[in-house]
Amino acid sequence: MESTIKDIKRETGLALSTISKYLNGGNVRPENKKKIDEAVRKLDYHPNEMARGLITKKTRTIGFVLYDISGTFGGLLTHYVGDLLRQSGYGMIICDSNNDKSVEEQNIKFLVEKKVDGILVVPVSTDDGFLDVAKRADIPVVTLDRSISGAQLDCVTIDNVAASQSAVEYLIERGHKRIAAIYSEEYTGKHRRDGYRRAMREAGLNVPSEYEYHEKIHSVSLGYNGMNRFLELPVSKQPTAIFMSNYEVALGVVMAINEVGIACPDDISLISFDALTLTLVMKPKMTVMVQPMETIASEAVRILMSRLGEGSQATLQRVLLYASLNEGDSVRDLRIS
Amino acid sequence: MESTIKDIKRETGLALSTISKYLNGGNVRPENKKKIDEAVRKLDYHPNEMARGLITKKTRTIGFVLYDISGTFGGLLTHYVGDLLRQSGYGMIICDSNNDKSVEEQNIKFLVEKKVDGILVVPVSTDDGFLDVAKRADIPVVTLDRSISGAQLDCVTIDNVAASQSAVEYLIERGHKRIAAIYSEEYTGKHRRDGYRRAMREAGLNVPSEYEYHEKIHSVSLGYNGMNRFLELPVSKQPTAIFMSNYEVALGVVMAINEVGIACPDDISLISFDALTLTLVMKPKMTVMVQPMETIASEAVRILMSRLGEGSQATLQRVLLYASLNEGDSVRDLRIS
DNA sequence: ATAAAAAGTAGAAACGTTTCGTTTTCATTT
DNA sequence: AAATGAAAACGAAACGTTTCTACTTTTTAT
Repeated sequence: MESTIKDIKRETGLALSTISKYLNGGNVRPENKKKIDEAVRKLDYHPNEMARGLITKKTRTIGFVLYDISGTFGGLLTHYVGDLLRQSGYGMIICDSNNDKSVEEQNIKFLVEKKVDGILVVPVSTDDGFLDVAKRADIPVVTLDRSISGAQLDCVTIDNVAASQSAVEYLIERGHKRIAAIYSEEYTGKHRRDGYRRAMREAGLNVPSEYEYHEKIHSVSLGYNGMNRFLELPVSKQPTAIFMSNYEVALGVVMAINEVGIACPDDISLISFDALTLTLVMKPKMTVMVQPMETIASEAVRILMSRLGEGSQATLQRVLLYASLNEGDSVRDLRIS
Repeated sequence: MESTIKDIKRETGLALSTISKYLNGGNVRPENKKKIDEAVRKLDYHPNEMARGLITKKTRTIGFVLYDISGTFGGLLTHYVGDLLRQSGYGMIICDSNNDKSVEEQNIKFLVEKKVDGILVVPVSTDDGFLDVAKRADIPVVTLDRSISGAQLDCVTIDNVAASQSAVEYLIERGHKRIAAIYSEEYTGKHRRDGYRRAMREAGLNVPSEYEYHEKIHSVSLGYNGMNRFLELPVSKQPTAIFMSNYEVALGVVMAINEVGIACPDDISLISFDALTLTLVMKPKMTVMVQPMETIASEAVRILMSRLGEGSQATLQRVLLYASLNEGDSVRDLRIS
């Protein structure tokens, strides 16, 4: 049915080993090169990955484990990563951890059993115990978007603290003093909170506990609930600006202010993370810290690929990227009025 | 390094074939059963999928091709499908078609080369030419969410026409006559438009062309643009209710009405498709037609699995599911006031 | 022109399973 | 106790590659 390398042998009269060598980039005599090329085309030959894998112990498949694929960030990241891997001839097996550490651990096990060549992971867990199975099987792992502190792991992250700090500084520069924050207790959420706090401290502004709202996980309702909480404060104490640590959170905040008829930026200023569909289409256009998603994906893939080659030098590779501010109209300049 | 079936042979003294037979569910003497079980546990043996696949010609991997994974619907569907497949021990290679027919065709080719056992596809294309490669390779294909008319293909869809028809009838029953619709030119968009039109026709209501707004693809801006278009109509002609064919579209519409300070449901009634995060959290709660996403996923996987077994009976399997109305507070009853 | 070196080719073994045809085992019947 | 038949075990071949070693041909240097 399917043509094999033996058919090429029959067609060309060459030895299996010669053909195999050429097909894997080796040198053969020009005449034989031509013969093989012709036979391959004629027979529409494609190497059988299973047979190849049986010997080389490579599956040409990468596992991608991420905390949640149904969110916007996860979906987009998957999109980029999948594209890049396919371009390199790699398949991607994707496993959604559903924000659950034990599911995450199972995912790794599954991928190890599937004998993937490498694993990309946006982790839920904060320590690297769940990766032991992969480590034992000698499968390279690269972490992206989130790193695991203390672990000897290649990773690609953005400087969340610096990014959120400069986002909040942007607010402060425009005269805001009562700035509240909504964030999650996840990796990115906490780091972005730290940046918020640092900016406030360095500006000599204090952060009353009512100005921080957080829940376990980034979600629309986190933003919605947080904003409503702020609105319950006495008017004189209400924040003039809100820093939100994620796209979904921003959606929730916008829903909440629209509901009570508060205008942005006239009554309240907003600054958020991740410029995705909604932040781009809404009016006023949201001012956001934009993560270089494509670069995050491509760097992670690049590092993983470098680990897949022979000379996988032992040096740890940690890439730190920077977010950039995309200015919209959602922040009011209080110095002017 | 990795233990093989030969190690089990050494450990138990049994023949390879006996061990293999038992491992694949065959019968062996109780004593041997025990011996093998013990050795498997002791050596932490896992069958090598490559070696197995080389003989059985099965990769235990399913390809999932979908029109767009970065959208909410695609993300959630991927989540469900991935889960179900993993539970059956199958890996999933996911390919995003990016709403592009030629990418879609390439995706199928890629998966065929990867020798997946089966393919699930939410197609972009409207004819099945792009599946020829898979057909030739004898790889079963199941379509979900969208079917391809005229094609001999297993599929799982919902009755979009009936669903949108009853959504619009719900509006009509509450006294609405000037009902506008926003939809895309994709499969689901067009079907939902048809249901809208049918409901209107059967109620004797006419649909002026200004009451239909459409763009190529479901998106937030489609909703945003559409709603703004309706708002440009002379007040006396403005619709009292809007039917939106998708979640993202609903988001855009809500942004647009919030911007100009129109209240829902007091000034305008809304009804949409797909109850996802935002529609659940916003106030008023949106009235939506809810698709049984999990069932769509599980039925598709079930059908595919049945095709993977030996006796793949030739009968076509087409499953038609129904959406149900999830009543919120976004529709005003005009008969009351 | 010749020897040495380099480049290319060939054949066979190996990878870890499943499967097939044959032989052995064991319980049942005569 | 021997014959029968079904159930279980066995051994070898096969799956489609790569890789290793040995061999042949070509190129280069003398």
